[in-house]
Amino acid sequence: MVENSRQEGDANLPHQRMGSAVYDVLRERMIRGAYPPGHKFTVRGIAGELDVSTTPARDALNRLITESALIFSGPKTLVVPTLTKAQLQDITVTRIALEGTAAEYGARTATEKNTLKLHDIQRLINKSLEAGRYHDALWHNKEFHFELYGLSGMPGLLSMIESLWVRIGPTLLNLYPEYAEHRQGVHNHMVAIDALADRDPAGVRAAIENDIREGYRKLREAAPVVLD
Amino acid sequence: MVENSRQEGDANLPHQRMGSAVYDVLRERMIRGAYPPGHKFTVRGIAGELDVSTTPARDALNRLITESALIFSGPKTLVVPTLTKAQLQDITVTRIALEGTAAEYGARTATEKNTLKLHDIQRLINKSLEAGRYHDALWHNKEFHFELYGLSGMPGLLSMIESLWVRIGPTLLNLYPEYAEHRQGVHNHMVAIDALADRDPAGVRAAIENDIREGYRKLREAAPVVLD
DNA sequence: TTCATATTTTTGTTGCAACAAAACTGTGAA
DNA sequence: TTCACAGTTTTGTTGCAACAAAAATATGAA
Repeated sequence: MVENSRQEGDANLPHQRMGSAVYDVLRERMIRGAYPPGHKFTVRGIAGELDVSTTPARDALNRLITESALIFSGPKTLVVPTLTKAQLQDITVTRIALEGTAAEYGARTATEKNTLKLHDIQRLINKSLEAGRYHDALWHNKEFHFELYGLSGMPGLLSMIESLWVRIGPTLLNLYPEYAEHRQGVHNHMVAIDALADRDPAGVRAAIENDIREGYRKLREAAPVVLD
Repeated sequence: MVENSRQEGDANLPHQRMGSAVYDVLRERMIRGAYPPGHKFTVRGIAGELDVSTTPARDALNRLITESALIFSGPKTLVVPTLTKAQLQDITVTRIALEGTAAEYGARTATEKNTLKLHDIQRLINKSLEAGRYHDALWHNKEFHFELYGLSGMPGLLSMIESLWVRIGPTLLNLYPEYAEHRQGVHNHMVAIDALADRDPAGVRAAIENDIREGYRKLREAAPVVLD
């Protein structure tokens, strides 16, 4: 009497598992800063928006919860966390450790072609910045970092770093436009590129660590005055 | 007409969410090395074993999949991964970056009481080793490391390290008994304790990094001869 | 207006049937 | 013994109803 199953197989991505597809969409949105801190999520809301049933929606949200990208602010209230200063520092320390390592290992195996590619991406960042398209700048910035880290050839390390970016994504838009004007980020990237060309892994690491630290200082100012 | 719901509310842990309870159980078992690499998991198997329905069992397995503690070896076959040498190196590099950092930050705020506590744990490790109870030794070893890392006061960093331990847990038992005889691990721990007493964070970090590296070298020998 | 309380709606979790597909088992040929 | 293949069983995923409890809303008192 109860006949259900697969009735909406049309508007779906050509993905293997639906839960993973939902997860990928949500994850990229978060990195892009589509959801501000405090944004509330509901299983049925996501299910309706992405045209899937509650199960894959719940699976995706569960994965986000597992990596602390989403937290329960109440027994039934799922939100994008507003990072306290302590949490921001926690994440930053972890980022420096992980991304510094990825940058250094990546630099060890980098070729000239890789350096050129990074230069290209940096050009895109500059253009976006000049045009005031901070959203694009942020995205190319992500490309720059992961292009470099990817050279390390360590997928496990990479995915942990990604997880960290999902967590700071919602807060990251706060960097602009103020930060963009100083262009410190641009400078650090150029130093990294130069060090890469010089085959100087330690130099690349230092530049990336600086980049993260300076971004952190800006972010910290915008952090909520909360007693964690 | 279909009446279901909560019919087994007796044999359950006093936990909030059942899925989390299952996850916690499975996670600790994995860290303890209860499941060897290659061990196969099924949703219904876990559900039956822990007396819950498929949903919380699936939730727990999904979380384990998210952190790569479990992987699909086929479209429907969930197993404890057998780490290749490349993966082992990936994890080790990440561990050194993360645990080195946690150890250093922890050392900065350590008190004498903390040092004493670590000493106590080390005594338990020694006893277990002497008695040939490698299983216990492994557990106290975990206590030692996390007691130290916990001093850093960074929960996010901690949970990422835990995730790494879940992944190496199944392989870790391979360390003993051969490794135990050399007692290099013991030596590194003692150096860490001494550095802690000397308020020398860099020294603590170096000792921990050494500990991880030496364990890695032993593990690597036992790694499968697989082309990753 | 502000705050407490009652009412209604919404929500996460759980349990389960259906389904297609994968994994497994047994059989027999070489 | 090894391998191929047919038949059987098991498996993960999905969709959904039921439920208790939380959240949102409405109501009324001060």
